[in-house]
Amino acid sequence: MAATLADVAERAGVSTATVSRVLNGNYPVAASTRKRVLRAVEELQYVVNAQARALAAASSDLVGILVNDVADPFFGLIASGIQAEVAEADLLPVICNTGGDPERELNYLTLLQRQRARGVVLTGGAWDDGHHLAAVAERARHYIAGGGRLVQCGRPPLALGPDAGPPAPEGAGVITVAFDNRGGARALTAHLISLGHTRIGYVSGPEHNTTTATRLEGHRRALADHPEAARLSEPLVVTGAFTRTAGYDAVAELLRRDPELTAVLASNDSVALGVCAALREREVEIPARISVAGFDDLPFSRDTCPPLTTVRIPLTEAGRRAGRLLLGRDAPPPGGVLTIHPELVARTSTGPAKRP
Amino acid sequence: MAATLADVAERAGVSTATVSRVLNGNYPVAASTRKRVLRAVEELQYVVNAQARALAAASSDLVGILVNDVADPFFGLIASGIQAEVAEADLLPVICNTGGDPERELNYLTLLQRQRARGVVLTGGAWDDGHHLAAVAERARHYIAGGGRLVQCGRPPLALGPDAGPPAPEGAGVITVAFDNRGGARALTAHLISLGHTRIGYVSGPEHNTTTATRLEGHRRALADHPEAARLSEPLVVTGAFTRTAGYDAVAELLRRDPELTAVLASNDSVALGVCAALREREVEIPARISVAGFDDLPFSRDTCPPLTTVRIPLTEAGRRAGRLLLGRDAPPPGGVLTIHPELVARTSTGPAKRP
DNA sequence: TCGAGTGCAGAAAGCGCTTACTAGCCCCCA
DNA sequence: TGGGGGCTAGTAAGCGCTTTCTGCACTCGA
Repeated sequence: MAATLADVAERAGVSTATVSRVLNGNYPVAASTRKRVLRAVEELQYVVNAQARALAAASSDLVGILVNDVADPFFGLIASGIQAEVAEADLLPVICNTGGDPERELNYLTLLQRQRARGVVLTGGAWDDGHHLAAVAERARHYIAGGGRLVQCGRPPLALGPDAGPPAPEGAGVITVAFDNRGGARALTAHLISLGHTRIGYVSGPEHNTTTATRLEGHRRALADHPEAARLSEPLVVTGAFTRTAGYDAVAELLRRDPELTAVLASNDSVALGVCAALREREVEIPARISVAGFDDLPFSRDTCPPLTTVRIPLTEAGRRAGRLLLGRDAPPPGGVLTIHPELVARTSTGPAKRP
Repeated sequence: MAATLADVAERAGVSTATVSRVLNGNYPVAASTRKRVLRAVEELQYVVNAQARALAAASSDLVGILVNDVADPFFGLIASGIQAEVAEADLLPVICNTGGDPERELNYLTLLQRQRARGVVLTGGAWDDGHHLAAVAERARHYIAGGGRLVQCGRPPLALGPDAGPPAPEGAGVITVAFDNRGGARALTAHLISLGHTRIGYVSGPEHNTTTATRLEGHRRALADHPEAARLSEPLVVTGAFTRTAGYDAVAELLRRDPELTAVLASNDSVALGVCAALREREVEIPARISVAGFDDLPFSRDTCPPLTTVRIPLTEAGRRAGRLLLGRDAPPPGGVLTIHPELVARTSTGPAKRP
């Protein structure tokens, strides 16, 4: 159907080798020949077959990006950062929604390996149930052995396992751009405590998720510095998804456990939105009666009602870094891990605890 | 490096044809042979080379999705709808950011054609300067002639040109899932007018954009039904980008043109957010003094300050439809165009015009 | 008992490229 | 004047699969 190299060669009266060389410009070709070839290409509207090229040249123009959900700005921002870097190299980003499902994550990894994708970046918190990460490491090892590159963005370093062989030459292992969720959450909770809050509800994320775990850990560390707060707040940890609905639903439960609580921390801005909505519905004033805070500082968070106190992670920048690392434009960080430290952003959804 | 079919065949003591048949399951193979082959696959950790397969079978597992910006939820939602359908067919979505740049759009179209992508969906408003769409049509024709499928989502039908040949058999042309932006905008403006507003500012989108054009047109149609409003509001149309910043900046200009205006329509929810922010900064009460409305009803719009009156487009659903159409799961709509009608969502950012 | 089926498996011809390797040609210097 | 060398361009061998065609070994009905 479509024109092939041979068609072009015939029309230009040269061999396919010459056409290939003109197209790739990696070999001297006489100007007159080049011209004839280019004319033939034009006339036949020839479009090179990337698959054949990839097969012959043992290369690929594909880069995989695994996300939980493209519709979630958290992932959208990371993806756009990666995409920006990748596009400059004329590579095509394959963005796959795993929905947070480990099965699908592994499955996509295989699919991308089949495509011989030049690299893959795993974004967002990882499912961690004690087995899955080992399976990912296994696949990763195999993928890397085949010449692929693997970068993580927003999840903890991946242990390639005991038999990962000799120290990988030139950052050939898995490079990680990690988020200091622990530090961020700790700072946020500390901020609340410093405002006088001691009864702090915490709406945690989905189970078996590394982001959930590290954020909760940060929260608990901050509580540990203040025994009174720890005693009162520890029972106020509820679990949900990283969604608005989860936040909304959590409010009833939290209020049931402690009608006197003065602050609610959400593990995520979306969750915080749900918390605010539920509170508004009950005509609870924010932050006069209850302070609310989120995490991530998504773009909309400064325009919510009220503007959200949160922890900013420079997601697009993180994606960019991941992309650069993937392409080898940046030297791998020492230890293979680049940690990004979030920054507390205090807005008006938090305020001093009301003194009873 | 990586194991090949031949390696597996050798290890299993069969021919490559047999291995291929076991793997594809499209040809009877004796159970005992199958077992041996699968063992060899397992032992060698064989992963099929999709490029070689695609070359030999003249097929591809890639689907292209062109968006302005993945980080924008508008596109993220559409993309996730498409992705959901596409994933079910075990295809890989290549999501490309064009940034609204027509050059890049054409360039990505070529890149995807090189990959022999099974299909491509063009999302969001198109750049329309009188030339570009013809160029897109040209590429589209070529791409479709080569067996590709092209679907649009959120842009007007594409005229394939006069010489598009005989009526395409079985919806082989470009199928379009269009948004009735005109109707949506018209309903929104009519709503404002019914609330007594006559001095309505309008923050339009980027030039040469079909979405910008149709929304503005809808606005004007509604104004036309009310001469007084038309007279006062027509001078209050300003142009910007589809961004929060544009909305923010537009406020100063609008207030300069008419300090008495009582409503501002934004061409987009993000723009509306900027408008609200600027108004809040000036301590203008919304909607008591000025009503604000957006367009799209992005997820965050109900949690903004105040919750935004807007026009809902079921973006994910639209993406799904586009995906189904692309895969041929849904029959092509009559005329090749499926129009989605948005719905007015009245929230508290709009209210009656204050009577002077 | 024999020929026609039937069920499996292999041989080999590509798919559309890239890329050694080879070869012709002309120029220049010894 | 002859041969080494710099330019170009062609030949052909793959890259790792799929698939058509062929072939072998049985089974089975007549």
